[in-house]
Amino acid sequence: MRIGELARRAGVSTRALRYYEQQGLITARRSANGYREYDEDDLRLVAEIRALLTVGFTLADAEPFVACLRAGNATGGSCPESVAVYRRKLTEIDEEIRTLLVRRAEVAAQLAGSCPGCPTGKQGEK
Amino acid sequence: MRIGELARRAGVSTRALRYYEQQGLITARRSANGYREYDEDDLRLVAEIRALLTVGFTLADAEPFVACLRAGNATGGSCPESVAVYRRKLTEIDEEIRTLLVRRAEVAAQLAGSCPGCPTGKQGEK
DNA sequence: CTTGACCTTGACACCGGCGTCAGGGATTAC
DNA sequence: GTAATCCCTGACGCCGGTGTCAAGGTCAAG
Repeated sequence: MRIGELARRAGVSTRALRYYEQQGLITARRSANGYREYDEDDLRLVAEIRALLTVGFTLADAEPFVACLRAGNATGGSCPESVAVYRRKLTEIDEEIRTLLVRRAEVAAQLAGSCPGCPTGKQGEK
Repeated sequence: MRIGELARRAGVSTRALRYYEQQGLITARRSANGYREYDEDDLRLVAEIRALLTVGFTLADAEPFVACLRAGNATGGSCPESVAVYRRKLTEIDEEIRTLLVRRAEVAAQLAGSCPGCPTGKQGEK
């Protein structure tokens, strides 16, 4: 399939696909007229990339997962490099959460000081 | 005082001070030679801006606080506009925390699937 | 032959808060 | 005089993942 079809099926823009290629995450055969040609495996790779991006991974983070899939593994997370990224991302996320919790407490304290009686509870907190 | 002294005392770069001015947060008198001149009140404003930036506010978020101080209030958070920003930031932070918690769970689940037995607990969690 | 839908590469725009360099002028000390 | 240290404005760079426009080539249908 060509880039337009892959884009539609993967739910991304053609711009994004070219960018992934430029970043070395996907490659494309070229037909005689210079058009990029993709197969079902490429769709799989793009789906993996999208899934990772939506949970906050960067394209660089996604690289081991793509390589893992290309190596024939059932999932992109099956390789030790991918597992290492998972763990790093977990610690990064935890760090961000801690930072936000501290900030939240600071802002809530400031609000309480400036506006006694103002509610400062988290939404959805019982 | 001139910009270099204010920068040193406030712990920011001169570039940052010019940027705050460009964004309309602070203003400066000009001496005959065109140099910016600041006073102690300006130092106070910059301190307020820095405090807000470090808890994740943008310069736009900081604007009501600066205005509040300039209006003669004891703290930048004493005005209703500032309180509104406090509350908005609290909901934004809460939203970010929720997003991160969801992501964390997703990543942890993926890791658990790819690497049975791998620890996925939050650091510092008992 | 022409229209239209597809494809190509290249490059600027965005967001935020600056860092940093270029190319000057001002002031003070020696 | 001149060196050192300050100041000025203007403008590009950064980061990440695109959106979007420019200016063209390709191909099938009518």
